[in-house]
Amino acid sequence: MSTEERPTLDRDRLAETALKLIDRDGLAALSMRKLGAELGVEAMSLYHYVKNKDDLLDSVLDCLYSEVDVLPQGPGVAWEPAIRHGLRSLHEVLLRHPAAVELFSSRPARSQASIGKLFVSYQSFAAGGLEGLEAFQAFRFAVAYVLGHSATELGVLAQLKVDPSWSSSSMTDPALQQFLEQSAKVPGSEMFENGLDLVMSALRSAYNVPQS
Amino acid sequence: MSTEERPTLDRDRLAETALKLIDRDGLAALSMRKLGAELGVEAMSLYHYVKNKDDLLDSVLDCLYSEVDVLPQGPGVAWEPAIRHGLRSLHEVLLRHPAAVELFSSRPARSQASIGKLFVSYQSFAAGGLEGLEAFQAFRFAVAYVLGHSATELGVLAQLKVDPSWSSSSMTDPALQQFLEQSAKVPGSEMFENGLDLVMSALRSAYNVPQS
DNA sequence: ACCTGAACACCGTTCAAGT
DNA sequence: ACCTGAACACCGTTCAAGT
Repeated sequence: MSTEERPTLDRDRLAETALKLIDRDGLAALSMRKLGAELGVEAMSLYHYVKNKDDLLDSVLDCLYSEVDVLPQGPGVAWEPAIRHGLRSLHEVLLRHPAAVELFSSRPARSQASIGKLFVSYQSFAAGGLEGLEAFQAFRFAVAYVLGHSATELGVLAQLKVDPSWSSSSMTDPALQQFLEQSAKVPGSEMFENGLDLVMSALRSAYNVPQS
Repeated sequence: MSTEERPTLDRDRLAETALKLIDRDGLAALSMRKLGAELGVEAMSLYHYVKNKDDLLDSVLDCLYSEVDVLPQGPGVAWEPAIRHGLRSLHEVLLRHPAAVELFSSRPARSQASIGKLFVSYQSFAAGGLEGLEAFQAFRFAVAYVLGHSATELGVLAQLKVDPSWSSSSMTDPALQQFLEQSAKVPGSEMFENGLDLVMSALRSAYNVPQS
């Protein structure tokens, strides 16, 4: 009751609130009903702003894209720092929102804003002297690295540990122990920067691109 | 009725059948009830073989790991071909099962078999002359590439297209058109191989590793 | 040991109805 | 135009009961 400030709904407000709930409780826990409750409205009202739940998730993805900061090409903007800046920003967004990797990995960009942002960041690669397909391959390689690195940080290679109940001889191998320890105590962002260096050097040497 | 061949259930059979349903109808469409029906049993019976749905998905992940073919290190096995073999196999599994990227990206390996497979493939990197943290970083970089590349193939960069309703001047930019066309008509596996070459050359030059 | 049925607290989505 | 309530066909999971 009373003056619950509810500054009129729109697609963006749904998206932001949904993302907030996803960050807090996980992607699987998001429901139209809970989102409605959070917005002080019945679930069915949401269908005025969003076609269905799938469309809602697309809007959340747009929200994530909008958080990525890319430097548009222009005079005084060197291509390599611009690329690094955009990739770092993407990495930060992916880590800030644990469900983001899942969303990026399963849904293509659909809105003008999101596709526009992809294009702007692609242009940094073209500015490096690469043309056409080469620029696209380089772009794709770089995005793949960031997405995949973030995925290993959150999934596959995260918190590996042997279950005490196994204890077959091969599982007490000291080399295995070392492998597991490394996966546990990774220096996080340092590893990301190392990989970023590898990406940039691979691009430079493969495509004969100027040093900066 | 009649002799419905139902060769007794176990965790693996649940996992395989669940994966079959996921491949056919998508991850979101999998339910305990449908899986039960597919196995000729009520949903509640499944809880004898699996702790809950989350545990079921872990078992599906194990199923995916088991499809990845890695070459154990040994005499006569050169490190670079071994690495390429494992990464290609992972890529194939990810493409064969559209929901696999999502599963790998969101769940760590948990079983002895899956962690063992990760370890075996990690050992190829150690065999290249890298030690300790360097080997782990190289391994992680390579896995990140494959996972990320597959994700872009299925998500983010897949089927980008401008919606006719936009048509703001910036969206008819011929450079944007080219960008979108490239994302559409990628030569698929060729792009993967190019990226794999980039990964290997980055590793060789960063870690001063022998040519083969 | 393995399976079932009923039950509980949830889902997404439609539709006719309210203001 | 925006919101609601009831309804439908689903969910995951527990539990007591069957064989």
